[in-house]
Amino acid sequence: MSKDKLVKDITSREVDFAQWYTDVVKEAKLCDYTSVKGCLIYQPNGYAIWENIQRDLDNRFKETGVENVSFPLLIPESLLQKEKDHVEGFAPEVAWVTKGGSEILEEKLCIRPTSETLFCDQWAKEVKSYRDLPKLYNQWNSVLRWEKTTRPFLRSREFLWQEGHTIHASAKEAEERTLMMLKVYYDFVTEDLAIPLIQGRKTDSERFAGAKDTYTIEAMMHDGKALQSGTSHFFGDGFAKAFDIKFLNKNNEYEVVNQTSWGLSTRIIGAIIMVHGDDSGLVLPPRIAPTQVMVIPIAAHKEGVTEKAMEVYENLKKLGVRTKIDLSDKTPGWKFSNQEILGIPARVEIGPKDIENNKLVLVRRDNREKIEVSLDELSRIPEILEEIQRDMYNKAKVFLDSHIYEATEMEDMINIFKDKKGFVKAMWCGEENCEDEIKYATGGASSRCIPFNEEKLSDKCIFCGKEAKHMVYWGKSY
RNA sequence: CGGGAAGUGGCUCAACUUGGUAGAGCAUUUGGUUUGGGACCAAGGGGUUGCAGGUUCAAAUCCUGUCUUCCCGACCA
Repeated sequence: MSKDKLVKDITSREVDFAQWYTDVVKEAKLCDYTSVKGCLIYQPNGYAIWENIQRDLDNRFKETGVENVSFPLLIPESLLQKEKDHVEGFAPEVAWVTKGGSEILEEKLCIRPTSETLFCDQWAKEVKSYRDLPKLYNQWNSVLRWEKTTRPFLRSREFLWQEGHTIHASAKEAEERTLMMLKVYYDFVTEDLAIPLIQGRKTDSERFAGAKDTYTIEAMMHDGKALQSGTSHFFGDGFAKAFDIKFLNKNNEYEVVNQTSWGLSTRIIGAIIMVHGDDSGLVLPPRIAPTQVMVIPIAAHKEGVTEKAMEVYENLKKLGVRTKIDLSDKTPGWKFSNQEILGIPARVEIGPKDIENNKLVLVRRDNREKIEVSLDELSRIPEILEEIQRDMYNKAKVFLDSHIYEATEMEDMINIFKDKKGFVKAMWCGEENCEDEIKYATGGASSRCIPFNEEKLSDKCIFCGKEAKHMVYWGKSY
């Protein structure tokens, strides 16, 4: 049997990428649908990934001084409406609570689509002096946005995320925090999720509702489409003025605060699937994988096999490897396939022949390489897991780099988006109209970001020919 | 929100055109044989056909509405 036909239930990526994605989500039992559109159940396999993301990211937040809080689910209408751009941005996708029991509420309550307004309302009460600043808050919660079309992880109505909110005494300090948190995301996603990124600032049309600047990390999925994987916003004092968040500075004068917010959602699980997955299923980076090694005894009924497999299992756990052992009475072939569908980074096969030679066979999920490991050298296995982590990043990085193109003529850009998959670097004048025209001409490519290190590909905007202001990464996106 | 497809045991589907007591494979349970890439034999359990109306002596099947899912667009993390 050829390798790519091992798992018959999963559609090949090349045949139908969207169907492949849905198949992997289902087969790996990450989440399931409910009777309410866009509201998902995170099954143990999926939630465990999210728990690991929370743990790693939360540690990184706390290293920068952030504190966790919990704010309410409901926002009074009057509060949501205080900042004009914000409410305009979110109003179309907000769900409302209008009744309590049988009583119609005096003021309807919105189910939070994001919590800037709640934090501002609280800070207006909480902050008096420059000594109260900065406030560095974060909460892990779920929010609700009434999306019209939904897909598991990528776009659901209710989704899990973290939303960080900070206020500062100066714009400079707030801007620094905005970029600091973007870097936290960048480091986390590249190091722990092995997903290479481009990063930069959003154009005005792609900016968060109410923000002055939005910064983003963007990943490239295996079909060449972009997935916005985390954002960090600088608000200036827009919200602070609307909510009257002011403090007395050292000179006993009133000033308004400057604000940031930043979020990363379960959508990132979609990125893990679409960056690393293959036709056999999920492939999880070892650092985030709930189970890193699956021990599979071969011919477990033969004398001493189960005992030896258990011994390996216990020893791996002692080495800090997140390990499971499959002692079910399924056939080995079934166990191999299952481990691959679930994306467990490596499996250990141990049977009578191995025990005779005092070794085991470790099979890497990412490239199926078989490695013989002496039972006296199990400490090699954590090292191999780190190698897998590195190799997964490098493989994805090669893919990303080799699917970024340059264009200085509109015709070239159109052809690239017609014939190839990936991103295009091109110069832009700064006008929103040109963004719209480019999107139309390319069949949907939008500006992903203006990178921090811009290259000068030419002097002219690729669409209108006027003076170019920025180099932009363009791509079709999720 | 537009365009397409689909909802029938846990899963994949059949029966629908032409109305007449819902069937298969997989999964599951029990017993046995197997075991280095999704094993085999035998027996058993499991379904008011997404929901609500309507037509009819009779509806999975026809009609209307509605909800949900999938794919493709527009909008959004």
